[in-house]
Amino acid sequence: MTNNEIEKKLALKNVKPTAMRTLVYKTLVNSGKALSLADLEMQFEKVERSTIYRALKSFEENFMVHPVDDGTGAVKYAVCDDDCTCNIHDLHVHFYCTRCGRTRCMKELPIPEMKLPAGYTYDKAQFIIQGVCPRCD
Amino acid sequence: MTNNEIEKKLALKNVKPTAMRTLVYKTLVNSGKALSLADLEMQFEKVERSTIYRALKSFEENFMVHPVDDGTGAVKYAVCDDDCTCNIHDLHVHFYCTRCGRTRCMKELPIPEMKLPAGYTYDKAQFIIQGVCPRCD
DNA sequence: TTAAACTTTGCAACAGTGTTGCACAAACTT
DNA sequence: AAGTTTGTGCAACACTGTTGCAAAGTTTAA
Ligand SMILES: [Mn+2]
Ligand SMILES: [Mn+2]
Ligand SMILES: [Zn+2]
Ligand SMILES: [Zn+2]
Repeated sequence: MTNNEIEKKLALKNVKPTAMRTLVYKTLVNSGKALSLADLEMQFEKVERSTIYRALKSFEENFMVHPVDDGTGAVKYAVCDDDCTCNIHDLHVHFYCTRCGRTRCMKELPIPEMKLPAGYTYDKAQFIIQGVCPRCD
Repeated sequence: MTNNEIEKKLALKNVKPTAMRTLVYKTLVNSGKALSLADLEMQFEKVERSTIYRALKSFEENFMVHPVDDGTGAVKYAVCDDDCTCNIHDLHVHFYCTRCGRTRCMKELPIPEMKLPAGYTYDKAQFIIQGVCPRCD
C-alpha cells in the first residue's frame, strides 16, 4: 500500500494523516501480521513509544485496527477490513505460531456463536488458536 | 474444601503440601473464580509475591490449575478438574464479566474444534467471552 | 541425634508493558 | 500574524512477571 492510499484511508476514518501515523499504519498493513508496540518500536528506532502508542489507540478507536492478545504478554494489533466496525460479526479466530511467534487473523474462521447459560450476555470474544503455521512446519 | 482434603489433593498431584501452597490452593478453590497473582497477594497481605508465583507455577505444571488470560493485563488461574491433563479435550470457554471483573470457567462449553486451513497444526486454544454475568445484569 | 543435603520462602532487584503529564513544535483558524 | 488546537518527545510511573541469592525449614542418612 502506498503512502497516498494510506493517507486517504486515514482521512476516511477521521484520523488526521500525520507522518507518524502514516508510517505506523503502513508498517502494520504491509507486515501482514499482528504487531505489538514493541515490534513497531523496533522497526523504526527513532520514533517514540508513546507516539506509536497513541497512534495505535486512535486507530483502534476508529476501527482501523483491532487488538489481539495472543498470550505472549504484549497486545498485538492487526489491521481491520475496510468495513469493520469491530462488532460481534467482525470477530474472527486468531492464530499464534509458537515457532515463529507470528500472530495472524483468520478471517475465514468467524468466531462461532456460543449458547451461553441463562443470564449471561455476550459482548465480545477472543478466540486464539496456538500451534504451528505452514511456514514453520 | 478443608485443609486436609487440600493437602491430600496436593500430595496426589505430587506437590508437597506446604503451608503456603495449601493456603494458595485453598483460596483459589474456594473463591469459585479465576484469580490473578495480584488478587491472591491482596487476600493475604503478608505472603510474598514470589512465593505465590512459584506456588501457582507448580500447580500449573502439575495440572492443578490452568491460566486464563482475560485481557485485563494479568493472567488469572482457575482450578482444574481432578482428571484434567490440560490437553485439547479439557479446554473450555472462559467468561469475563466487564461489570464485576469476575472471570470463570464455563466447563459446560468446550472449545469447538475448528477446521484450520491446510498446513496449520492445532496445539492449544483460548476462547474468552466478554459480557455481563447474571449477578451483574 | 546430629550433620549433610535438599527444598521452600522472603527479599531485592530487574526487564517489559502500558500509560500519563507536561512542554514544545506543528498545523490550522481567524 | 496571533491565537487556538492538535501532535510529538521526554520523562516518569505503576503494574506484571521473573530470577538470584541467602536464610529458614524439612528430609535423609550416618
Ligand atoms: Mn484479526
Ligand atoms: Mn477454566
Ligand atoms: Zn510460524
Ligand atoms: Zn459480573
